Amino acid sequence: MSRPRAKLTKDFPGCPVESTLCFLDGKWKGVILFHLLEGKLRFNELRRKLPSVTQRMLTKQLRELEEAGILSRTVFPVVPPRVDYELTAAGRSLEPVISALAAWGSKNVTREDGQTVIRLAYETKTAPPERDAVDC
Amino acid sequence: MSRPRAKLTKDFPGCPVESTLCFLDGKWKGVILFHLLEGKLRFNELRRKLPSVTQRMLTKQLRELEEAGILSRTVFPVVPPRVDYELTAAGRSLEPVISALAAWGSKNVTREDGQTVIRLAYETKTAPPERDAVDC
DNA sequence: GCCCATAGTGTCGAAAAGGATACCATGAAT
DNA sequence: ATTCATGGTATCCTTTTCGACACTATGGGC
Repeated sequence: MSRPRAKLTKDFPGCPVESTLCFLDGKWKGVILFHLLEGKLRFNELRRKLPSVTQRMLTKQLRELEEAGILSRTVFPVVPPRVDYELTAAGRSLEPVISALAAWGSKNVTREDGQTVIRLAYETKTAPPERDAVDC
Repeated sequence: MSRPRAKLTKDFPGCPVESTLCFLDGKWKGVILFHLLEGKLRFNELRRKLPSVTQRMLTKQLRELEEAGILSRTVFPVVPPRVDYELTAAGRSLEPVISALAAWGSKNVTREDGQTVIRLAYETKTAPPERDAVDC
């Protein structure tokens, strides 16, 4: 488009969906919250649950969640270091959201031929088994 | 949201939360689905609801959602062109997820000083009103 | 004196995502 | 003949994200 019309309407009414996604955004936040819903975890406990996340990344995601007020970080001044991560009240309030995400994923997502696809089990299909893929 | 969540499911076939986020990932997918839950929309109708999304981005997000099987794209061979976007059964099955996201966002997120923060209304706070910010 | 575990930090570079801008095709209305 | 609306593409460029890898501090046990 050649008309800079978008600039005129700079004001964008906040979408509550995006508002929430905003806090879940980041590569590992979903899984992190999923695990923390079951109770507090130390840094390396979490790490062992996410074998392919680099330490740097895990730290980064945790710091972002902490800054957002979703989890708390408790440092014990001992050696070797001990740091506990635990959901705050705000974090626990996300439980229905995480549950909804988990429920849909469990029911509808599967992996086929190296792709993540929607299972579409609920669809009364007659046509060939379409496998709508997404590149992840 | 964003980032090659691509490799994610490969690394974690088991996390249903990330599996779902995988499909919602992308800058505007949340809002798009939110609007489409209320019925089919033409390209420019959608665009008017998302004033700050560029046409290129909107097209891109829609194509990704289409490829994932979440929405359908119907082209009418008329002039000027008419293209309808509508949720598929798979897309409609996301309704509880979108609702959960929207509900949490409405209740807990607010904008202050240009930052998106968690309102924390449910927390019985005594301390100064901490505003945990996230840069989006 | 050396190694271990924990929980990090710092730097670099590749890759992906996102934004700005320009261009296209059609036919109807003016 | 020109303009308008629709629903796009094509480039180019900047920003953000992610991953690899190296490095750090501490105190206890051997």
